[in-house]
Order: sequence, then structure tokens, then C-alpha cells
Amino acid sequence: MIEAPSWRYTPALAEKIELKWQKRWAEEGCFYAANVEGPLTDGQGRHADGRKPYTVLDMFPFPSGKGLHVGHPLGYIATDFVSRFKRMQGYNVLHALGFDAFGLPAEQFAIATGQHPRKTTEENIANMRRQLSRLGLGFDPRRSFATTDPEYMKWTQWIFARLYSSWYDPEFSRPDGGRGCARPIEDLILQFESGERRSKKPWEKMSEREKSGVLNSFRLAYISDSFVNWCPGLGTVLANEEVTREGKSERGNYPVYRKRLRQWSMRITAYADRLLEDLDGLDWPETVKAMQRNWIGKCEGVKARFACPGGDAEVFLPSPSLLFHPSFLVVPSSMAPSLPEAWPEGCRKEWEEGSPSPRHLFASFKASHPYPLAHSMDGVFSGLFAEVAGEAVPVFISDYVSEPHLGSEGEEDAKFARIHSIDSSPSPESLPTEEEAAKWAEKEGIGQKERRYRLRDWLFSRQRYWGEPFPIVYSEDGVEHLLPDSALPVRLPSLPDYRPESFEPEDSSSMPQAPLSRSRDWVEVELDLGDGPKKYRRETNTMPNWAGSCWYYLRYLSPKDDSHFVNPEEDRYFLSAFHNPSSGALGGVDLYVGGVEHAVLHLLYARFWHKVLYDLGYLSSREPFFKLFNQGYVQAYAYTDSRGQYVPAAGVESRFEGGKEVFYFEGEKVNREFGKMGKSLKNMVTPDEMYEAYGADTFRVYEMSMGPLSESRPWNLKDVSGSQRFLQRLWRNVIDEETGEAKVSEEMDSETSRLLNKTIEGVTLDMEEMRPNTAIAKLIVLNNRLTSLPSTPRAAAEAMVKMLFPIAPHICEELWEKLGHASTLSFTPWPEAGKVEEEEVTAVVQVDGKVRCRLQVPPSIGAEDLEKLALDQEAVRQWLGGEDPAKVICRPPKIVSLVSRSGRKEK
RNA sequence: GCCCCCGUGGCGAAACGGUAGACGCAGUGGACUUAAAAUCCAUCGCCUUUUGGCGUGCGGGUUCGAGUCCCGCCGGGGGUACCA
Repeated sequence: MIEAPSWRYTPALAEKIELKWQKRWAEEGCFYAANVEGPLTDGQGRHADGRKPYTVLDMFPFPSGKGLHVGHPLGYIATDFVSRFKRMQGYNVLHALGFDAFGLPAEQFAIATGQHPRKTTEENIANMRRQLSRLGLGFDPRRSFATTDPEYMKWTQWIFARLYSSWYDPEFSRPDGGRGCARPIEDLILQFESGERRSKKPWEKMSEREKSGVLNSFRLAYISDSFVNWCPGLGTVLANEEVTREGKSERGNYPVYRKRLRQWSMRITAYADRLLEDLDGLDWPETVKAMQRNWIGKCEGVKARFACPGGDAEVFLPSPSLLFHPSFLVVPSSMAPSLPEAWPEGCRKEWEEGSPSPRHLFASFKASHPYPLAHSMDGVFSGLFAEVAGEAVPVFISDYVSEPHLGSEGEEDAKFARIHSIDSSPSPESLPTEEEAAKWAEKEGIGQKERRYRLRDWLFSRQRYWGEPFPIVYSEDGVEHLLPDSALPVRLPSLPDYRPESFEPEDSSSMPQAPLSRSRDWVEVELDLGDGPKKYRRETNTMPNWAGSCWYYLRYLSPKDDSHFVNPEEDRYFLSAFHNPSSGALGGVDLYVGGVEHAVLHLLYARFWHKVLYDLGYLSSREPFFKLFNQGYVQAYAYTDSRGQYVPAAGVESRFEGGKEVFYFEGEKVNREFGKMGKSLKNMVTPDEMYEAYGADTFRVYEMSMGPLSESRPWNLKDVSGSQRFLQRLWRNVIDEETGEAKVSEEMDSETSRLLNKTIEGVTLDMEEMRPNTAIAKLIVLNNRLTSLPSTPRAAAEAMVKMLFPIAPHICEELWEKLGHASTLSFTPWPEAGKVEEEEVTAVVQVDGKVRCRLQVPPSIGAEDLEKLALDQEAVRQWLGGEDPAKVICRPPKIVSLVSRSGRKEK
């Protein structure tokens, strides 16, 4: 038996090398980004000192109890290679990773395992950190945090406080020259007090409660009544999507009721124009921009369906504004399923008695409804069904055009000017034709501006335990008060039972309960808010998960600053447009990588907060994320047996029968499916299994070579050996497997030199454009060339190792060291390509669109020479049928395209 | 339903509107081995004996030339506001 050479690149050796370099990177602070000032310096103790910053950002992970599968690191490997590439180019790279640790899954995992969510999330975070660092992913460890940390939560609440204390003035000019700006609510109060702005009732005659109501209708974070889908059986509120057509919960099939709840909202509609306009300048995938544009609300028209007594009628409206046409009665589709239930008593009674007058209904609805309709009716017009339980419905037309400041309670003025009421339900005959509708719109002066409608304000309250508490208390008269900044953070009380309270599934009178309301000691507090000690009740709703994820990228810049949520100096250095000139006037992080599933909500909410903080003078950039890149998903095969049960994918063997691949599990034939990777499909592969079996570098190369980073791809374990062979071959080309010493020659032939330069040129471009798959293919071509040589030229080996370093950093560091270099590759300059001179290139000659002949020509050949050369070819003359070509297109040195006379005639 | 994306060999894929299938996996043949593994070399879309013909989900169109651009379908994925 022959022993393997002692210096073969085996998984065991790979592990040894990987742990060695991971330790060394940590010791040398290779991933430390340098701040402008303060304690955070780079590994050499230097501040930024004018170096160019480059900020790389991942959509930070949710520390799930299920652990990572091989799909999770895809985006992190991508940001790691970009970070390493940029470091080699001399940038001061900021790359950190925090954890998004509040939220429903964390709460549910904790409930399922009978532990406190703080404990489970901490354990999950520790496990995730271990997995990620074993893959050699370089994050600045000093800048990591979880959204649940009290120090972080404090600033999330502080930002909420700023939103609550601000209003949007559409007329106010911003420093950047634009119109419309968030301003402190004090400015508004001054306007009311001075009479510059008038309210219906004189300001000085209003009670505190009335004033509070008026201000509430201006605040960017405000309280109002909103409708939710309440499922007593589950004890939770559901998204529309989670409710079936029959009005049951998707999970459990329990009844769902429409409930009006007093909740917090964010006035994102005030920023609709700016969110739309600033998209243009961002370096985002056009598809994501398109999704945001559609979400915010440009639309070319709507289809409206009306269930009428005389039949089920559909009309196309070129503008949603046409819904204001007197013939139409429209109700948001989301309200339809339980409309009578959701409506006030008077309306419901009429409804039950049959065929109420819509005008009457509308009037009584409005009278009994304390808030402006544009707010209280959630303006989902995407469906536009005027049908309830299959019947024609009385509906009203509301003005859903975003007007952030509709005025105070009961105020009735211009805001309802475009609301029309009608006297009878529509019949198909009474509906206008498209033409009539368009004519009417013209007459009424309804134009493009009114087309925007979709976007609605952001519902910001959750009836859950595991989220940020609001910094809000209520006095005994029901008026809300903001807690002073000195009272932050408001911590969650420890609650023995934090589960949501569920009810009898049919209990339609039940209401969603906030778990925090059970903690009496916490809810009832005595505070001195400036007018002596008084009793207050705390707000018991919590914030949604989005809150923490809206601003985490800012905290990376100055994670320990306890007097600012982000240090202004660091903000100006890392994020301002000045330091990122390519971003135009917008600024923001240089690169944001994450899944496309966040294309709308997260990215829209974060942009909104960023803009508010910019308006208020806390930030220097108008946009948070200048460049966005969406990586694809890793999917996997799953296998079912004859009974349709999933079998462990790892135990499935494939055989070839009759030229076709068939699959067996324990001798039984199984069927192959394709889907998400996870425990339920028994097809989960973890990074731990991968680095144990192959090493982290092989895993990284495989993930980056599977296909374009932006595309989803199936996991195929068999293919990993290709990446492993590539690294082994590279190792063997540089290292003597018997001695472990480098074996390189100092000479290089011209063919290898030419290929090397071509490779450097191509790989550099691929790395810049985030195409690691084609970069790796080019490096394999170069490596295959090196394999064919009697010995590897040193210059080729060194360039190769530098170019592969961002993707397979450990093996490259080891090779670099064995080649005689003492310092890490982390800051070694990226190789530059020399001139590539081709002696000959292949030109193709096409006749009537088909390739008929190939020619070897010098790359500098002119059009006339190339054409002449092509027409001299015997084969070409034959295909032309002996005649002159009818047309010649010549693109030297690659293409000559000839059209024959007969070919032209056929056309 | 609505919005966005994707569809190329047995498989993962490559291809500024210009030689379709780079690179990798699997397969096939060979070298080396007592043998196997590993390694190295060759081959590898389909049809045809060949000249050649056909091929990028389907049907049209634009173009000298279409995987790529346009129109209409079919199939798959993501989002749809309380999963994040």
C-alpha cells in the first residue's frame, strides 16, 4: 500500500491551513475598518487618514434556531470577496455583520423550546458566528451587535421619537434645493400659536386633547384606527395574503374577522414623490426599481369589477381617478369580506335591512368615524372589487390621493371635495364606457398627478412580546406622551408567559391582545414629565421587525457611540456623496447585497427613515444604499418514495438506465423533485458538513462558480469535486507534494505570459462586475495551462494566487507564504495586466446569415482587405452562386457578412 | 388577480446583436497500476456515410445576422404590506 504524499492538499490539510489563517487574520485585525477618529482604527492602529472608504453591506441575518444551510452564506461569500478585492485595491473597507434578532420566528422558536427568546437568540447568534468565521468570512468583529441589545434598542426608540416629533412640510425647502422637508413638530405648534396656520377652532381655545388630535394628524409617526385581519383561533393578526378567499386563516383554517384597532402608523405617503424620484439615480437592478415604482404607485389604469344585480360587469379605467366618477361605488377589496361587520352600527343596521342608500351610508359612516377617511380606510385599491359575498355592495368613493395633512378631527373641507356620493347602486347599463369615462376625467381636470394611489401609510404596531417597546405613555385622559430621551431605552419586562392569547375560533367579539398588557407592574408607571409626578399607562404594542432593520447599517459606523445613533464625522466619511462621487448627489453605502425578496418593503422602509433623518439634519446622504445587488437562492433536489414520503436526499444514489438518470434509495426507486432547501424536504446540507468534507475554500469556490451570482441555482453535491480538483491542481502546480516546498521556475514562455495577461484583464473586470463564476473559469483555464508546463513560472503562480485570494483566501495565503512572502495577501496590490498582443484572430465569413468559412487574420486587418480576402475564398464564391454579393457588411477583424443575390430575392 | 424575474447538452452553466455550448460535473476511450483509487491524455448537443442539415420553452416579428431586441403564449420562481 502506497501512502499519499504528506503534502497533498487533502481536506485535513485544508482545515489546518484554514484555521491557521483565520487565527492570523483575527490577530492582525485584517478586517478592521479605520474610523476617522475615536478608538476604532485599522489593524495597524491607524485612522482613516483620507483613505478612500468602501462600505459593503449584507442584509443582516435572522438568527434562526434551525441553523444555516449552504444557501445562507452565498451572499456573505460574495461580500467577502468584494471586501478582499477592494482591500487589495487600497480601500478602507467597512464590512460588518449584526443580527436581526427580534421578530416572530424568534418568539415562536422560543415558545416551541420553552425558553426565553433572549436566551435562544443569543445561543443562535453564537452558533452562527462560529459557522461564518469557519468559512473565513471577514467581518469587523468590533462592529457587530444584535437589534435586541438594549444599547441598540435605545437608538431605535430614539429614532421613533424623532419621527413622532416631526411633521412633513411639503412647502419647506431643503438644503439640497428640493422642496418638502421633515421639520420639528415645535415649528408647527408655533405656526398655530402665531396664527400663521389656522385651525377650524382657534388654537388657544382647544383643549390639550384637541391639540393632541390636531398634531397627531401631522406627525410622521402617528396613532390612528386601522383595520386588521384578526384570527381569534390563532390569537394573531394575519396579512391579507395569509387569509383565504373564504375568509379563513391559511394556517389552521380558522375564521378571520376584520377589526378596527388603534395603532401606530408611519406617514411614508408623505415621502412618496421623493422615494420615487431618487430611485432614478441609484445603481440598483432595474427590476427592483420597477417593483418599487409600481409599489409607490404609478399605474396605467385599473380594471374594476362590479358585482351588480344584473350580472358579474368589468370596466377598464385608464386612470384610477375615474373611480371618482359618480357612477362608481368602490370599496377596498381588503374590506370587502366582512364589510358590514367592520362598519359602524348605523350602517350595519341599514345593511342588514337591505338596499341602503349609499349616500346615507356614506354620511353615517363619516359621522361616526372620528378620523379622516383617507387614513382610516386602508386604501388598497389593487383589487377594486365592489362585491361582498358575491352580492352587489353599497360602497363609497374616498379620496385616496395622498394628502398627508388632511386636517384634524371632524374637520370637513377640501379633503372631501372629490368624494362623490350617489343615489343608487350601479347597474351594468349605468356604467360609463371607457371613452365616456376618459372624457369625464378630462372635463373634471383629473390628470396624471392623481394616478398615484397605492402606497399607503405603514402600519407600525404589533401585538407581540418580542419587539421594541414604544417610548410612549398615556395619561389618564387618554392623551399620549413621548418619553424624554433620558428615559431610553424602554426595556421589555420579563414576562413568564409571553405567548399571544388565543380565543375560541368563533369568538368574533374578541380583540387582539398585546402580551405586554399582562405585565401590570410594567404598564402602570408614575412619572414626572415636567408637570409633577402623575400616573401613566405604557403603550403595550411593540414595533415590527422592520424597525431594527431600518437603520442597522448606520450603527456599524460607530457601534459604541452612546451620544449619537451614528457619529456625524463617520457618517460624512463613509456615506456621504462626497466620498462616493459615483453616487451623484445621493450617497449611501457603496454596495448592498441581499435577496430580492426585500425588493420592496425593507428597502422602501429603510429609504424612508433615511430620508427623514437626512431632513432633520442627522445624515449627510439622501439615500441609504447606493448600489444594490440581489443574489439568487440555493435550491435543492428532494426525493419522494412510492408513497410520496420524502426520503433523505443524502442517501439517494443515481444510476444510468437506458441513458437516463434514475434514482434509488435503499434499493427502491424514488422520484426527484426540486424546491427549497430545508429540514422538511430532508435535503438540507449545512456548511459544517461541507468544510469538514472538503474545506472552506473548496466550498467557497464551488458556491461562487455554480452560476451567475444573481441567479438561483440547484445545489449539486457531485459538482463540488470540480472545485476541489481545481484547488488541488493549483496546489500541486506550486508545491512539491513530497517536501511541501514551493517549486517554481523564474522563466515564463510567451504563450503563458500572453494567457496570464489576458486572464488578469478578464478576471479584474469580472471581479468588479461581481461575476465570480466567469472569473473562476478563467483562472481554471490559466491553471490548466500551468499544469501542462514542466514547471510553473513564479510570476504566473504569484498573480494566480493574488487573483484567487478574494474567493479562496486560505489556500492562497499559504501558497503566498510558501512562495517566500511574510505579509498577508489582504493588502497586497491587485495584479495589473500587461499588454496582450494577439498574432492572429479568427474571422468568420457568413453568406446569407450562415457561417461558410473561417479565416486566420491579423487583428489589425482593415475592412477592405478583409472583404477582399473573404471574396477570394473558393467556398465563398460557390455559396454566392458565382455572382457578386448584393450586400456586404464588414466588421473587421471578426465578421464579414455577405448577402447573395438569390438570398435577397427570397426575402 | 396584480407587480418583477427566469427558461441554452444527461446536469450546473458560458456567449459587447456577430464562430452557440467557455469552464465544471457525469459519461466514454486510453496511459499508469497485479488491481482499484488518485493522476494524466483524448472524446463528449442531435441527425447524416459525406458535402451538410437541425438545434437556446412554444408561435410570430425586426435585422445582413437573434440565446440576446419587440409582440403573443406556456412553464417555473420571488413579492403582494403582521415571515423577514
